[in-house]
Amino acid sequence: MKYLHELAQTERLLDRILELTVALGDDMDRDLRERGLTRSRAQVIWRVAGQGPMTQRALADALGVSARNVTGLVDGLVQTGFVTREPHPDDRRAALITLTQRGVATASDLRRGHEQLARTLFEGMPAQQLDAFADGIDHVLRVVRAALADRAG
Amino acid sequence: MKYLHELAQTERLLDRILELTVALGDDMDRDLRERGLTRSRAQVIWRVAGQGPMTQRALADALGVSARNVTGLVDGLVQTGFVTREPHPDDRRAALITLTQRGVATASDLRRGHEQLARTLFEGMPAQQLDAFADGIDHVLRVVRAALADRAG
DNA sequence: TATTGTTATACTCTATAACTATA
DNA sequence: TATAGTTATAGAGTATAACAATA
Repeated sequence: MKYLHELAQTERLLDRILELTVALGDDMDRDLRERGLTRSRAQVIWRVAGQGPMTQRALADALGVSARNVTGLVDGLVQTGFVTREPHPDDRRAALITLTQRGVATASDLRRGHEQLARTLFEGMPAQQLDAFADGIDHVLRVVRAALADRAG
Repeated sequence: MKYLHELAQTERLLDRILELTVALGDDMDRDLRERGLTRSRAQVIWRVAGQGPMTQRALADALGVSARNVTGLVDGLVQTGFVTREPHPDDRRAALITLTQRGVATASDLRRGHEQLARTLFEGMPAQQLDAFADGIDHVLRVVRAALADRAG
């Protein structure tokens, strides 16, 4: 019976991890929605803010989605005033996705929100527990990555 | 400079947690896709398997989505042969969403997959580390839940 | 009157395939 | 020929509002 008990324990832990993923996602979605953004669109802003103006092709590769999808995401961001399509200096086929003033300001907000979230989540957690927690995350992350690579193989 | 350093450390930890949520989601999506399911539809099967035949209204409340949404999810599950709409014995307005043979078999597969995932993720993790990890998850989950409740007002 | 679930309508994310303009 | 990005088409999740059938 020991085995069954241990299994139930790890399953409960898995459930809490899954619950955490949902709760974290809900929290972010709510925040983004207040800014007129979605998770996918925010990722575009995040990338462009980090790497500077880039083509849609580069965005598609970075995000791991189709070129068509990026067209739609950028359309939405242009309409809502976060980015513009600027002509590429060397390639007339391509456009450089560039943050507007609003886009830049939003990227700063997202950055601060990320810092704030990290602070809120881990403040009051002793350094020792923080380390143990980080080790656990790394362990699980490695396993999941390996499983994904295995299936993709 | 100590503060900045610590902040960067917790931010990296947050990044890994977010990366884990994405990786776990991708892994589950791939598995579900092979079964002809999506995450939303699998949740319907999971609920009905756990609680027995239920109305769409009950499903909508349990999943926290609109009644319209459930209509669409059930439509998809009926078309793909996982559930049927059975007449409710006491209320002719309502239908009881019921698992087909395929639905029951799939629910068992999902259950086993959940056990297997828990086993894979945590096997080889010493009990002590497991406890520390669980504490960390609980801590973070409590904070996020509190943040969500706070915003919800 | 209130509730269950549908139709009507709309937005977002996502994909493949065909096509245009340019390299 | 190859590449960047669009149009065309399609499927899935999500929402609100109006409505029919029933409680």
